[in-house]
Amino acid sequence: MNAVQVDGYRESMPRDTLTREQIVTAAIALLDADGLEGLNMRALGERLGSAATAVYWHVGSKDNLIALASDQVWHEITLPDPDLVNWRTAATAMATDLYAMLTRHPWLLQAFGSFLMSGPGKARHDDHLLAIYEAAGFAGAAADQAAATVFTFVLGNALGPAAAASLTRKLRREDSDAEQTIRDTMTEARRIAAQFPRLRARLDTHSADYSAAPDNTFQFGLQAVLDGLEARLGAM
Amino acid sequence: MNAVQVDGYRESMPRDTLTREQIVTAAIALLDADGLEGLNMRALGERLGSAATAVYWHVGSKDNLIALASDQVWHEITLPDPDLVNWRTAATAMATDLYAMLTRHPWLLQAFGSFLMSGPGKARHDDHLLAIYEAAGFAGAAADQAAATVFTFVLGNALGPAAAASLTRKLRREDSDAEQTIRDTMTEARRIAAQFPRLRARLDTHSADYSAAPDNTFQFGLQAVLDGLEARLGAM
DNA sequence: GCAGCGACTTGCACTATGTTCAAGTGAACG
DNA sequence: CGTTCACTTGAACATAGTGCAAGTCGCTGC
Repeated sequence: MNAVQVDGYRESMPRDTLTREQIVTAAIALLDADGLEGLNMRALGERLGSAATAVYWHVGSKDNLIALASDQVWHEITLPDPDLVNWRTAATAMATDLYAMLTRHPWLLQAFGSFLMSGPGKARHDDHLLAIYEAAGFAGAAADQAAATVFTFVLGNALGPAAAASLTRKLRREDSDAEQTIRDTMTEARRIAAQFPRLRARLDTHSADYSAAPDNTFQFGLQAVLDGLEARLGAM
Repeated sequence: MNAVQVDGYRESMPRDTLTREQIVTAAIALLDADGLEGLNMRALGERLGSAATAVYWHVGSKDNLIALASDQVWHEITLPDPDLVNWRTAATAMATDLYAMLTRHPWLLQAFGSFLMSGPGKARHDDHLLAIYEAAGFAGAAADQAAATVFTFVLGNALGPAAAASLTRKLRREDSDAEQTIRDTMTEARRIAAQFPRLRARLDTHSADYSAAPDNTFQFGLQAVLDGLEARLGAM
């Protein structure tokens, strides 16, 4: 930024220009805070201390900026040693880490629905995922299928929490009385659930919204999936 | 609609007003054709033969309309007999049907990321899903976890094809030369993949985009997941 | 040291789109 | 025949992505 807001006027500084990295970092921060629909170029420009349109010179378009941000966050995933004695340890670590990342950045799954992400960050992840399943003993196409099975399972699991987080942010942004709206929505959900026998039976046991889905459902499912894959491994 | 477009002029008819059902049906058609971002109220109004703003009286807002459409499509899923001798048959049927529905309506997963869908249509589905896993022998919370495991697996699997479909529609809408852009994107994806050993090894085997993910990956994964669950069933 | 060039920034303005609102319009009912 | 209520309409406003032409800054070659 070549100017800083100080008490309402701009003080000139030795010029240092925006960088793409800086912009992507700021975009991710805004996305985390306000969700995909909450990101707008004018707010981003303000955060960066420059005009909204300056960003365009560096990233071309908002869509491209989102693509860049969407790829960047894949670098947050740590890659476990693929040659552990127990491949399930590595597989579980990567799946859990991915789940956590997707929960940290709920907008990523929204972006995934709209843009195809295939940058270096995701490639780095995908490649290492394959390493783990190949080291486990899955050969050729079987490694792809095993990796895809766990990967898609994790994506699907993160969808619920991500949707809940996005909804919350959206309401807080648009709705003057977000808490009341959320309460109303949950009441309505319970009213609907009450009309179906098995859902009704669960109304008292656990609350009806996704954000309350207990974390152990993910771990339960993940271990079941890995069991199913391990059985196939024995048959190879 | 109270008027019909005939050769460019409007012919008045005995008044029949818009219905919410009509609007939702038209919205689903537009969403299927143009994707979530392609739906706009003016186009919807035009398709319905009325002013864009007439829709608001019936559905309140675009968000609400999307929520209505998002719930409606769940009714397309057929509910298999939960008391089949082999529970896996019913479970597989429902999962496969859901996968097909999500592929037919790629915008649904996008909407799922932005809005929480919990209408009667999804409740009907969820309730029946529980019926199947309870009939299979999963008791109490185990039925929820088993159902959620398969359900989220299917969601995650549909995400790839849905993203590809959305992207294609988006490009066709915005880009004058969509085919070229798609080709460029795939070339770029291959360039990136070439920098990672395991992805590079696969470059010639199968193409790098999601739409080409073979259908058998879904079936492979689904059966693996069901295997993992069945093993738990034996231990109950 | 200065002219010019290229890298970046800016404000303006255009466009598309969700939405509000006040005014209408038609059908049914008393 | 008039009132009412259910709907429809067109104009208008706000927001947000983005193209464009005109800057501004620093470096480079003369």
